[in-house]
Amino acid sequence: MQARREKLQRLREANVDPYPHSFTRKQLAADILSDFDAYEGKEVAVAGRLMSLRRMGKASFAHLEDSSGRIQLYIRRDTVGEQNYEIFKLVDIGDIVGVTGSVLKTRTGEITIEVSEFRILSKTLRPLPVVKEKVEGDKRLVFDAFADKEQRYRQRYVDLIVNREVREVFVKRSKIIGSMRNYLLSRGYLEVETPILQPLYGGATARPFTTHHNTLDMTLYLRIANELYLKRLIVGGYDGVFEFAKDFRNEGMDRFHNPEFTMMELYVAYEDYHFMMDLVEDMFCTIAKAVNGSYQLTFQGKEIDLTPPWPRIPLLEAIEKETGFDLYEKPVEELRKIADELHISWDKSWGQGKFIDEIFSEKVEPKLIQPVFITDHPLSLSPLAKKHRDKPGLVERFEPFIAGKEMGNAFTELNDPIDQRERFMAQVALREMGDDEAQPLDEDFLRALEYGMPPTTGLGVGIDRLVMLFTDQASIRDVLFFPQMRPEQYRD
RNA sequence: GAGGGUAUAGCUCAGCUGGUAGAGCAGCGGCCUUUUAAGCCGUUGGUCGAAGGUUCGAAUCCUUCUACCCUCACCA
Repeated sequence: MQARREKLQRLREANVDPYPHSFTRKQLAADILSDFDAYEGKEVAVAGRLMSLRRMGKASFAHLEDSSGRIQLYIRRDTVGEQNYEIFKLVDIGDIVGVTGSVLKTRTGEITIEVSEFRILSKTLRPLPVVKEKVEGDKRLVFDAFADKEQRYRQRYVDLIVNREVREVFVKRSKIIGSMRNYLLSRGYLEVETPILQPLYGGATARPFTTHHNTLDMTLYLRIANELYLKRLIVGGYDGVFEFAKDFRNEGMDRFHNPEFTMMELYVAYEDYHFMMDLVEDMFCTIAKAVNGSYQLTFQGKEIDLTPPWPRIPLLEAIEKETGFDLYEKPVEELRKIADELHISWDKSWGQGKFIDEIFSEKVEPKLIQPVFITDHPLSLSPLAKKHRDKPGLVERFEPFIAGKEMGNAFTELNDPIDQRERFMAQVALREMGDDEAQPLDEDFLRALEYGMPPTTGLGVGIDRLVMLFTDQASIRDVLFFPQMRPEQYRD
């Protein structure tokens, strides 16, 4: 760093502005690389960061990387002038430069810009981890990669500069969200925004973050979901509303959980969960085509095929198929015995729903590698879902599973205000028994339902997990630019 | 929240059973006008995550702490 400050000083002494205000670039690296014939011998102007430097006495090679890719530069003293070549010697890997020059191919066949003019656009003061790479055929071998996860997450900017694949993951993330948004907009649904700071949290079972508003002198919660607000909008008369929502849950963190995460929620009036299953299937396939160009994908070594139709299996059937036990309407005492037989440890406080949920996630979930809709969950686990039209004790709900992971959650929405009030009361009772994740009663939401909500189906999709799936990333931290970390002791 | 692992130069790592720290790359100084993980010669650089302890002596053994990673628990 000391050396770089000195170079900065020397640049200033040579009357070179190390931080000029702009540079007019005319091409991206990829433009030139992909159409050499058109550019050969022509003058081009590109700008980007120097990622490698091979200096010889009177000529140098370097690689310049911009958002599109990496192109080689050839700087000759005779072309650039002695004075400029001296200035070029003050350049470091990591510096951002703009160059003009003409396009040629070197002896070894690499497309290269022979630089006639170069300008330092931003002098770096910190050394970049130098990552060397070697291209062998279409394989890219990387040496001494910047790989320390802690540093990569804490200094994501460095990670992004140096690790191209990381940049690509986030480009894909944007494409996934973009194609989902297009899909929903093209079907005529309205993208909306609802409060993040809520006086009452609801729409999911989770512990919230709590904050305080000074002027109103009241407690506010960061939303754990936006479900109840979106349904109010359906009451208000919109046929379909959706929101890409940052939600916040004050719970443990691991490779599938970050305290803030993104969920897309969608509500469509006059439809039920069968409609929503069709939509999910079609939407996921549309995204897969748009982003990966294929219904097939590999996730952590597993081959996954999204080609529709996806099987739709009632949850209890899935359990029965896997374990041989039919759990429907079984009393708790019997469920305890079954759990024992399946070697699942349980707690006295567990009700029917909890047993079913546990047995499912223990015995069935890990096997759901190929896409499947698991449907018709126990009522006690789904306080906002409408009762099943034929199966008492169950609700009309489904969860799409891919690669052993739940990718979303949807139901035919409960629009009977009296039933909804009863469900809330049951939650309140749980709460009083010490379940701090049970949902609080939302009087205004009930009032909205009392004004009448059309039959409606709703969906929530965990966007981060979806991105993990499509980009083959094992950890949620690898699909978030800035995953939550403990503060570092900043030393320099 | 519980268990396990990791922490050595800017980056990637080595350092055996305790003897006072090393390599490659980067940096710095030279040589080199088609190189590409450029090469050659020379060279700088580390309170070995932090604090304490055992010892004549600790990067190495012990304790505590901190951060990160993995697994489990809770959850999406």
